[in-house]
Amino acid sequence: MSDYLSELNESQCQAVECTEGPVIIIAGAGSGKTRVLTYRIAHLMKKGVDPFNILALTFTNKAAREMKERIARIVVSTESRNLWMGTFHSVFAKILRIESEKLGYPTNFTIYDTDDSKSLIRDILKEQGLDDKVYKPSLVLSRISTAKSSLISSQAYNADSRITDEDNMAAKPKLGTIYEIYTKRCFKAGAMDFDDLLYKTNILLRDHPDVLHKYQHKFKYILVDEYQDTNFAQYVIVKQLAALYQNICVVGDDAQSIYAFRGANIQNILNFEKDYPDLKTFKLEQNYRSTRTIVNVANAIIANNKDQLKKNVWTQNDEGEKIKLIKTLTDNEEGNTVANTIFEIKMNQQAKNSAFAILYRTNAQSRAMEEALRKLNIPYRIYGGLSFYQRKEIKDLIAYFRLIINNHDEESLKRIINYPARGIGNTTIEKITVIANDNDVSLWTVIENFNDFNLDIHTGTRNKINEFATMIRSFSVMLPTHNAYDLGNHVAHASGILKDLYSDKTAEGVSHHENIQELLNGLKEFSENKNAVASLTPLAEDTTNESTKLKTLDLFMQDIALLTDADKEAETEEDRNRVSLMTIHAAKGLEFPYVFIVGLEENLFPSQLSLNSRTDLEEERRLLYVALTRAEKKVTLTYAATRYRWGNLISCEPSRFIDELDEQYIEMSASAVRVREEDRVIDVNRFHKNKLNIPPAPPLVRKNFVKIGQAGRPADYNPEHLRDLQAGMSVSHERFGTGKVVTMEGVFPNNKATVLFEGVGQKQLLLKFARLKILN
DNA sequence: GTGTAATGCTATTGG
DNA sequence: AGCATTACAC
Repeated sequence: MSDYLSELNESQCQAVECTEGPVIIIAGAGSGKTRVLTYRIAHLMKKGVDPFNILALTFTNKAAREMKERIARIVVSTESRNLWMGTFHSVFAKILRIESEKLGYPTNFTIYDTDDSKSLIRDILKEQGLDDKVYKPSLVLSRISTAKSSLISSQAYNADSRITDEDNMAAKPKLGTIYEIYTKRCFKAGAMDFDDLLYKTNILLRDHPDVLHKYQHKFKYILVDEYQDTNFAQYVIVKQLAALYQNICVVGDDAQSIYAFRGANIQNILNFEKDYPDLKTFKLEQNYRSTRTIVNVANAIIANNKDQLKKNVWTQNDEGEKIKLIKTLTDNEEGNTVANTIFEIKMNQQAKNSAFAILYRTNAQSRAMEEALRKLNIPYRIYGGLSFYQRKEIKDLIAYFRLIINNHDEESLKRIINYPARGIGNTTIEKITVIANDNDVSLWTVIENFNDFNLDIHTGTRNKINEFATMIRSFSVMLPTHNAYDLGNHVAHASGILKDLYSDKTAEGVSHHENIQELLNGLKEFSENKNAVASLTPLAEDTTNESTKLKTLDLFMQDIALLTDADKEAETEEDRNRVSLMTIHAAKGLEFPYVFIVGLEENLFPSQLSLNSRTDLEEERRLLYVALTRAEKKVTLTYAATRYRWGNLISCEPSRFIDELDEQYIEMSASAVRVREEDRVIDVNRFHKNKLNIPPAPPLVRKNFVKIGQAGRPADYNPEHLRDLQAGMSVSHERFGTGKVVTMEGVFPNNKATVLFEGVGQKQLLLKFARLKILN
């Protein structure tokens, strides 16, 4: 075991060693919070605590996996794999599978994703004759989601006049009814949605004292990361489980709370002190990640928020470079500027692609960035957006898998009963649905027992349905005896999906086919136990050797149901060495040497929907704080004057957050300075537009800002004076100081110099970019 | 019941 | 601009 305590500062050390009783760690950005959590768990294990008795809840499954690996290295043992570690959703999904029959659910319950939930809501609206423009499925779902996150059942919802009055006022009186039907339909289908995983866990612990007791005893030590982003349902689960031993440690930073929109509640941090009066509080305030410039700017931004805990984040790190602010004319130019700047930094600093992240407010902004990066051949990876498992063809095959595992899964049944086309049309499905609803059973029950129901369906159609049901049943029978790949491969062929996709020779068709192949490859890896998808939480009862157990399809599905893009590990070094593109939300907990925050415009960042309330606006500001504090070395901020939205060009105002930046830390590009002034001129023009025709004022350059070359425009920099640069000559570089040219490669002006800098070492520099000066 | 053309909606943020 | 649902012809 390594001497891990020596790697911690004093407050980190205290937080690690104080293992007994309730503890809250307020951890500023970049203060080594993950390190503290990791070492704390390792410390517990070193003291002899059985990993089976430790529950650690993280924000992503990837974070859990990485933490497990680090712990394994510290304690030098494979014991760490017995830790219960993962997201709230994945850990409690596992517990719900163990305890499902207590809730009347099958062990193999399906987890409905957001699309399933919305589709079910659409069906309910149709059946109830409600207008889906009034009751927008996404709005209905978010209403249900909020209720569940607050532990409000559909009965309680309908019984609470404050809630129903609110719905009536909004002219949506049927929301409670929809919630009730939705709940019943999910139950009948043996399905839980994302919120149910937390909600039902609460019901389980509330109504079954024996179960509560069991897990209270089991989890003697509980740790929760990113506590500021937990909602009420999560708060109650943690409180219940920790009630016996009270060895509860939560880590959070109110300044980084960015999930209020999905029910996260900063109050959970404040409530914590009330729940545990003998609470010990530790503050981690020293930032090890970022330059002093970045820390100062971030602090200044967050200081504009009224709601916050007192905290003083500081750093001993170097001042570092100024933060660059660049204005561009269009969103495409913004993309080009960012890509060019990355190219430039890569060359000058010998930085890897993986050192860069481009962060944006909305997924839609990724397109311009992608196109620009592709033009310069810079490899990138997009996180979020449409993930692999959300693609149509993948969802189709997955729907077969889900239906095989749980025949009552209504959404899967409806998705594939007529795909590939087998002559079972909408009218037939509607008839079956009506009968199923009237008899309060699942669609599958009706299909299996035609003769018991009074169905007006022709024999021809009946035969087709019977054929389908027989096929699904034959797959289900294979489930326990075949591994995931064998069954999955069989299903892909026997269902006709592969044949259907193979007949489509268009580019998209080929790609669909390839995606199916990729899924099957994933199944193969899983079946051969190459830890393709590592199980994050062990089953307490499960002492069998993992490798001897048959890797069946239902186990595969359990593992992938809650995986997100962020959880996927790049397999090769080439895959890892890419520029990261993601929303700021997705960047939580990550760090990069160079961070680009793009689209700093009013109505985009801050989002238009946040402008009505101070709390919403403050969340946007925290979002910017999170974005800034991801960076280690340098932040570049960009905004565009115009941007395409829904195919239309719209003009954009600079974000109000730009005005909150402290000018002493900011370096504006010349174009940014100019356009900043121009904005005001344009505003005047716009104001008079209908009366006068004032010609636009000439561009202005403010004297007190350093004028620098337009970013990412190599053409603007003329390296002519370096034409005769040769090996042996002395040069100076802005950052590396003075050095001697070792070798020269290539033909001017596309040539490269290898320079040995004093005290820095050897660097390869492109003359086009490096801005070298020749010394005598 | 099936396939294609036209329409219309969307884009906060995510497990 | 791009996707999804709907409308309409077969």
